[in-house]
Amino acid sequence: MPEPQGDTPGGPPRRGDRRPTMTDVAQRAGVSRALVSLVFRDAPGASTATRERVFRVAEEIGYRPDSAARMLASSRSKVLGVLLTVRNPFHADMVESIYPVAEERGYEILLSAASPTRDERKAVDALLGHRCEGLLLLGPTLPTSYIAELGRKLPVVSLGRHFRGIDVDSVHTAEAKGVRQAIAHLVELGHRSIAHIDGGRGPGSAERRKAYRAAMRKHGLDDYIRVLPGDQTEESGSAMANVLLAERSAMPTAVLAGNDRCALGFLDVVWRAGLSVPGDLSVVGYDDSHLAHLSHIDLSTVRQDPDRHAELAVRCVVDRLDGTRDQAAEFVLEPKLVTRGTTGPPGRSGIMRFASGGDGVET
Amino acid sequence: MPEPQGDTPGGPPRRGDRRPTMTDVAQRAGVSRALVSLVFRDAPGASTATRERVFRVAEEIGYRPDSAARMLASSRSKVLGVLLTVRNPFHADMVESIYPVAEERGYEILLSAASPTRDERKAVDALLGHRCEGLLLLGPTLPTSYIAELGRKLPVVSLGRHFRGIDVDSVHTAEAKGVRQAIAHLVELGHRSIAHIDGGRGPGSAERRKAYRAAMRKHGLDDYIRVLPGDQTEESGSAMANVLLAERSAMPTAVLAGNDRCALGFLDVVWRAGLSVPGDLSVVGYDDSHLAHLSHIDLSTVRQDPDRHAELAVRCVVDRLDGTRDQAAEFVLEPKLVTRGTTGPPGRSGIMRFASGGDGVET
DNA sequence: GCGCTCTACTAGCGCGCTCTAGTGATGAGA
DNA sequence: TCTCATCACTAGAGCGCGCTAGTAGAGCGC
Repeated sequence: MPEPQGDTPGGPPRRGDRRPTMTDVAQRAGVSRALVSLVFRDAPGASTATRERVFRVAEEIGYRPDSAARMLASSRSKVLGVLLTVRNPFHADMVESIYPVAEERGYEILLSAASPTRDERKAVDALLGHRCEGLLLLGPTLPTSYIAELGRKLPVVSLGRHFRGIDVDSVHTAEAKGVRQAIAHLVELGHRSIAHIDGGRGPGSAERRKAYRAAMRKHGLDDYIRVLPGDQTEESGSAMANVLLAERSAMPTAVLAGNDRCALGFLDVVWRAGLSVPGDLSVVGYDDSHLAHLSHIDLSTVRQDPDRHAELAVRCVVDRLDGTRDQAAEFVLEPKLVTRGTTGPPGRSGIMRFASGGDGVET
Repeated sequence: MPEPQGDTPGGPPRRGDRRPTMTDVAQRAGVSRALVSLVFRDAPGASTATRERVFRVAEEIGYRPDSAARMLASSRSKVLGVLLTVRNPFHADMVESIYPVAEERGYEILLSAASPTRDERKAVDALLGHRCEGLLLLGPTLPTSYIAELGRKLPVVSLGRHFRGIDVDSVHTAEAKGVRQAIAHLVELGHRSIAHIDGGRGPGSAERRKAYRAAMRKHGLDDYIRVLPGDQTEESGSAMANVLLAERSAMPTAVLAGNDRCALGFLDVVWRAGLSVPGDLSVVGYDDSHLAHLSHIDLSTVRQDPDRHAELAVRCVVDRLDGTRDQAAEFVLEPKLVTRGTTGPPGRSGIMRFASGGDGVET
């Protein structure tokens, strides 16, 4: 029984044995290959006794279905590709939520990371090469035309960014609502000069920027509208903080950052410059990624529910694959402002304190 | 369905055209399938003219080699699997470094994430199912026996954790050296009471713990040795900070955290309790993940070079696959202490200040 | 005996590709 | 003329599996 025949004719036991196949299981269990296939697909047509025997034998010889062969043989690969930015903590949260949902629906997940040295196209190419049936794009920054082209090939859902006029689903939060809540909160606390650090080409940025302007106008704060360029990274947050600090006189009392990462970078510089938050400056993020929860950061932010995003996104793609739906869907989730420790009433000493402290160096 | 060659043989829901195959390219280019295969594998035996024509046609019809079929047909899948913890910023750094190195060697990367709801075994299973030829395990917490078993099936390299006595390669830093540097730095600054927050079962933790004890003894600080339980998450950092704060009288003046994440959680609580860092308490992390660079954190930490880790790990696996080496290798990298803003001379007022400030609430 | 259904199983094609073993065609060397 | 080599290319056998179409046998009614 420890001698499966035919492996290495006349040779010694070989290092790194050939991976067992369905045929091996079938032979050893004394059934046909097709029967083993049935059992592993959990399809009807095998007796309970046989089923158990097959599983037992498979376990014994360490058989594991080969998903490459599976995909090849079946038209359905049952694989969904996920494009993410590996450093983005909100993406991390979503990936964690996606796995269980996909599994429940009977799909596997393939991850492909975009990074500064590996652009999103390349990452998507890898996914396509692996026969993904559908794609979940986490905050894609790809051009609309490219996304549209993808959408023609297979079901695609974009998380966090909506594409108008193309046949691609999207799941995102009502950016405008989140921004309105944040601005209303700040105004209520007494802020008037509220700046916004833009998210650049990042997902939702355009909507947030627009909503920021609208909300400010609604509160009669037209004169205080100020959009600072950024790109949803810590670096852009700290850069904009430096810009503001250099101005001294015109500093706003509150800042709505493009996302949590940006808010973190911003806070960094502000803290080190000796300003207190929220005493001198209130800061609001966007995402409620797990970083925002960290108590030494304790960031007020706009919550986007990753579980719900994942749930809907997977459902989007699966519905398309099942043919349940054949036109683009847009799911808009309700955002929710989470007020934590980085927002408070404006201190009247903000600029004063800063002016006396210089760049944090005593004179 | 009576349409064997048909467009839609009742298979998967199709959007647009059937995915083009090698046969389509061959027909359109007026050559054999085999020739197209040659061209795409960059194998010799095709004229430059034909080669160009094939590529042009492929481009035209949007052909993309199917890696499932490729893997199946070739014994070499040219795919390396990477196990990571999606929230770990140091893992993110390494993934970014792994992609280009693997590509250079002609390998694709498949990512599989472990998370609280998806354990490492499951993540590894997915990778194996996808025919990975080798595995890069980022800070695995799997039991040695399991890793050993994996190592018998395929080349495996463990990053950040070394397994003794089994046929598995590893790449990690000289933990002891990093710890010694950190302790020496703190001692030099004048600290005596230096505590260590343990990394639990995390990679390198045992070595760091041991090295911490040794280093303390070396400096004659036996009486100040103190290891606090932890697990390399922000949460454990903040929990231990609370433990220390509750003690008041016996608080150490410096803390060496199990990793950067732990240090961050720790700082959080300490800052919010009104202590100043490094005035009242110095903190050193471990990893030098990109979080440590953030200027508002500005964490003194022990640098582990992710690029170098990636380079060596990929080389490990590739060498094994090429048969260049057939016994376990261990690469030990030199760590380097990076002193930033969280370490400084011990303030003699640490406990006093805390005692007067209570829990951060004025009385 | 017939036809029918149901369960439990098997035969064998083909998914898209790689790769070995070829086939001509051309040219050099004897 | 006949090798022998080299080049550019092709035929066709699988890789491990899914899946359709089938079979064998039992049961059941007439």
